[in-house]
Amino acid sequence: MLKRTHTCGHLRLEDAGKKVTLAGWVHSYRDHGNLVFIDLRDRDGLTQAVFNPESHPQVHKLARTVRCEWVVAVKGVVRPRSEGMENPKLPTGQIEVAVEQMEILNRSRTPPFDFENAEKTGEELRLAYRYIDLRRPEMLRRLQTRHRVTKVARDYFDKLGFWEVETPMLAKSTPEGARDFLVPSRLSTNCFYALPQSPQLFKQILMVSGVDKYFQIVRCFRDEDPRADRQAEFTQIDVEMSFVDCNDVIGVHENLVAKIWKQILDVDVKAPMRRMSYQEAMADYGTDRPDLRFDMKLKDISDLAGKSTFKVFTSAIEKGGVVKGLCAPAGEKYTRSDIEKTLTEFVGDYGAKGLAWLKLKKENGTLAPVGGLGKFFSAEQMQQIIDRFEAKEGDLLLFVAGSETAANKALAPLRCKLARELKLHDKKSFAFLWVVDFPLFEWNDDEKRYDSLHHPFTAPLPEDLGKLESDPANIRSQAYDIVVNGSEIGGGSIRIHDPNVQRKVFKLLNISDEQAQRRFGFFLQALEYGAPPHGGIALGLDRMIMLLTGTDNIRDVIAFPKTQRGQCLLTDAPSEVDQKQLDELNLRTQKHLHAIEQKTGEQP
RNA sequence: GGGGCCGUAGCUCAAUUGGUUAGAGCAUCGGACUGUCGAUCCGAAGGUUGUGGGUUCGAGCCCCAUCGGCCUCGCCA
Repeated sequence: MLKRTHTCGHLRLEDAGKKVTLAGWVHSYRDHGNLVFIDLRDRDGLTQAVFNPESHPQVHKLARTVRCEWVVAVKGVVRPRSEGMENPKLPTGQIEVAVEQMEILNRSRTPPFDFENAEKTGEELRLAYRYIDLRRPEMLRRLQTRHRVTKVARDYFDKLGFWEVETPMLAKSTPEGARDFLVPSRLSTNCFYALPQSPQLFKQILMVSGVDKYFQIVRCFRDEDPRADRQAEFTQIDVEMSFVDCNDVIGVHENLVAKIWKQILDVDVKAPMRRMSYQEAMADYGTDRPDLRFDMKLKDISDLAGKSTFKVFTSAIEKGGVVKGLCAPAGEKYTRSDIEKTLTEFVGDYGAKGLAWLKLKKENGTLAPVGGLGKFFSAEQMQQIIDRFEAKEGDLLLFVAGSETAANKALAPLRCKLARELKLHDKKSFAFLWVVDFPLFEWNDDEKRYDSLHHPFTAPLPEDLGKLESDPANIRSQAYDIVVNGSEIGGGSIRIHDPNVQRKVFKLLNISDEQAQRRFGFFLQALEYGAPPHGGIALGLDRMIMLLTGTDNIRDVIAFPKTQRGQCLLTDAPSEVDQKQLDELNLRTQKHLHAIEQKTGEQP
């Protein structure tokens, strides 16, 4: 077998004259009857191989038989391409290999789709033939980026004295938050493991164990519906540190993120990064993960709207709601029907009942409303609105009335949509920030109790500790999220290490002592045996790679992803299993139960 | 669980608003060809229009159901 000496992206002009052997896939072939050209591809690049019928008739004959995606090795001499024959599109375009010997290592069936059209090809097909799809340079590049990022992270943590410790994949189910993936136990009948939603409790216990600085690049599982940026199975860079405060954790990780962006994209990220309180984020952007690549802040105009003659506004405010809005610069390009149909339907998806609007035109030197809401406000009120938004001619003002939560929920996505459509930001820029000072709890009106905003192990700010009994709604937590371009790429907190505080928090969350014992008893006990102050974070690796590779599809950055129904189209998982396997686990499928039902005529 | 978009040749798409034998480009196969690089030229083959019903003289097109993919709301401590 011909032994490879170089990769297909390696050779340059200075290699001319060398005898080399390349191996790879036939990317394309051009048969001129006389000369045959083959572009040979591997993960490194493309190199043109030339077959000459006069000098090497046998090899030339063989070359005419090969097809796309066959695997071949060629041996020959590197030579500069003659003048005018260079290909500036290829890094190897100055040279070619004049082939003297070729070996067909493997044939390929005709690929089910071609690389040229792959971007347009249905994802269903690409997933079914994932091995071919991944062969595309663009896809391999994403895998490589992923590798490089984890490598940077591992080196970085190692240098700082962190240890990578593995935690169990077969873990205890603690059904808080997301749905668990369950794994039946053979040895313990009627019992199940859960695949971890995160190694949260294990990493905290590692702090109790004195590991001091832990990290892990770890798979996590949540049995919820996937989305474009969400898979049931995903990867976290998971970290925990002892004897630290918020600033320590934030500092370590903003430097890591800056390092990653520098290494991968050669982008300089300013560290320390900007920080913003949760309160400010919600007020100005309506979300805890604002996209700061553009401004377009939300403004509360409840005070002015309450004095208007617009019933929707006044009645919303009477009910204790708000009127919030935003100013889309040069938004006049949206027609009345765009606004009243498309945009209104858009906010409707997020629960808004309507979308009020007005456009601004100059009349006699002053800005005046055109259409929409104009008639419901006095000139003076209108001027105040214009001032508040710092609106200019040609701008479009949009308003949502309702509870503050409802208004934010509709306006935050609207803000991003408008920015995208009005091209308010450069696609290649990045805006990083930390959102801090989250509330510890969130009132759950359906269940009439508090929920943790983060998770129940998050520590309150020391100065708010006193409010645990008196004023839980206004306790701020020592939690922090890192946000890039409106995408949350990580979050963490300083944890509760005092078992008494932990008990109080459980009580507020309406988790009884008995429930707490059953679910987290092992962990609460660990806190009793000398838990150090500690805190940590988890960075979403998949989302970071998405940002770094410029895709908005998480499946693009996962080698073998699943569809929206949780299926792997390559392997056809999940699938039925043998009866024997079920018997060993003492499990019955619905199919089996139906069979029993039919036999006995009874409900099993 | 809800809403939306989509499904026609191996791939990407057409099909004059329900009307003859469902077309094109690429890929495939055969042939030609002195340097191409998305080679070019000539020719051939390739279809249960996702599946199942229905309406109609007639359905790729209309209706119902169903399967699958994507986007999204809910959900994701």
